[in-house]
Amino acid sequence: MHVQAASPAMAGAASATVANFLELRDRSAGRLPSVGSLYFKAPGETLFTEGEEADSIYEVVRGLLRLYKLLPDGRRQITRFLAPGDMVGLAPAEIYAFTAEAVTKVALRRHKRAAFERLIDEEPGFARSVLRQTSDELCAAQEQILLLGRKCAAEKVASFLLLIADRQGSEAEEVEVPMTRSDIADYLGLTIETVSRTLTKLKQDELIALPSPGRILILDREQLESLAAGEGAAGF
Amino acid sequence: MHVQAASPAMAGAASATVANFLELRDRSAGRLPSVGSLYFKAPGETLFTEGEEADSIYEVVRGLLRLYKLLPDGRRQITRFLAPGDMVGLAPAEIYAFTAEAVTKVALRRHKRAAFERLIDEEPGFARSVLRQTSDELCAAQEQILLLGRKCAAEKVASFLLLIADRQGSEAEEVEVPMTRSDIADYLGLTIETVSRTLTKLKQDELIALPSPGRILILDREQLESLAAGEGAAGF
DNA sequence: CGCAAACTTGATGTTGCTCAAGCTAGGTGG
DNA sequence: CCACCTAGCTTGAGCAACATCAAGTTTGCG
Repeated sequence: MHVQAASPAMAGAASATVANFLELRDRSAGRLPSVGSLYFKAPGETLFTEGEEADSIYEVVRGLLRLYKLLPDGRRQITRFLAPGDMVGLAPAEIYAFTAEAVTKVALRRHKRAAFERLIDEEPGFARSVLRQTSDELCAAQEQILLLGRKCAAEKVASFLLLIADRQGSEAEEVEVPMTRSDIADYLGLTIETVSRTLTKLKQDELIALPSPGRILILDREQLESLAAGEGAAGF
Repeated sequence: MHVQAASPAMAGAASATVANFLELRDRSAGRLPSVGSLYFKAPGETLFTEGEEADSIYEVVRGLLRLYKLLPDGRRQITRFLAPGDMVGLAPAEIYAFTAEAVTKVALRRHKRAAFERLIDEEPGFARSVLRQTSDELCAAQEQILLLGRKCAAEKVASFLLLIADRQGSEAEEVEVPMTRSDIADYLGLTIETVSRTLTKLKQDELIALPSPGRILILDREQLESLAAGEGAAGF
């Protein structure tokens, strides 16, 4: 169960990765596990590009990935960050709808799409597990749509902080932020400057502390949550 | 194949609805088709509410539905409009993540979640079909995220017009707009006034014509597409 | 230690929002 | 059949939030 360990705090989500299922199947068939070996990407390196043929499925084992779409003039929108346990390319699409890049050094497992599709048909539980993961993604995307369409800058930043805080140790109020301000801005539909100013404001109001960029301390989680939920934007 | 007919222009998407699969299964088992009968909702009526227990799956047969999320102070974000052939509640979630309301008079088919889950396990092609639909939704959601985060008002409105135009007759340049300006605004992350002003601007520039609200004519599809894609925002 | 990339802060600008009228159209009742 | 009434739409004026432009400052790496 070495792969399972890579997925730290994925809530109640069935962390049934491709690797897990492959291993399971092979084991029950008396074969040696055929899970691919790890491979690595350095920060900034591209995994695949929007429009490319989608022939692989990736599984993040360590590090952080960003998925984004570009407009012709260079405007960028990050749709999602991928942490260990997450997967990309599940969609039975022929072409990637976004670009995937390493934010930090990343360890990955790559699976051929064909093997994946076979697994869907052969392993009864697998299709269900993939469906659940895709649905969870969809749900997160809808939350992101609400954020982008209707929340103000402070609410966006607060939501973001809680999101990555929850993804790390549950109650650890010290959050690691491996992504740059530019990444955060492009995720929240803001500019770098607005993100920076908003963080400064949250610091002044003593909702958070900023020991260093790349590290954020949540001081008043309650107020931050109320802000993120869109309750207490008064004063912002 | 009466259900199929309800789905007019769904591109290449496998329009494998629950009804279709139920009918197939029953037929092959020599039973009478057990697809539920149609039922109706008047404009403005609610199908289900965010937070409610998700025990049903709905299939739009006729009319238009809106799905939305609310913030505590009433800000609304419409995440999606559902047209004939579309389905809601596919996600294996216990609770609806949004509210569903009728925009126009709507004809629906409702299926018990339990029957649906059985179908996933029993009918081999069904899980795959559902997965594809969910993935398509996810892809659309990501497009919406790009729109909300990085497009200006004119680009948003242009994208919206093309989206609903493509959903109707492919090359019919007269588009029916059953939703109000308020719906459009809440879908695009704008206000009613901005939507109205932007439409007027597009009319003045002769990209569209507005015979009446509720009816829009696309005059210059090429320019509209370039605007929607984020190429020619110059002048807007 | 020096350099480049990332971050912060300030001054100014612009897009889209808010508030406030009018306008239009469709439905209802006289 | 027409007049009214209301919901929805359009238009205008002023404003606020966030973007842009422009320095400075910090940080981390070679």
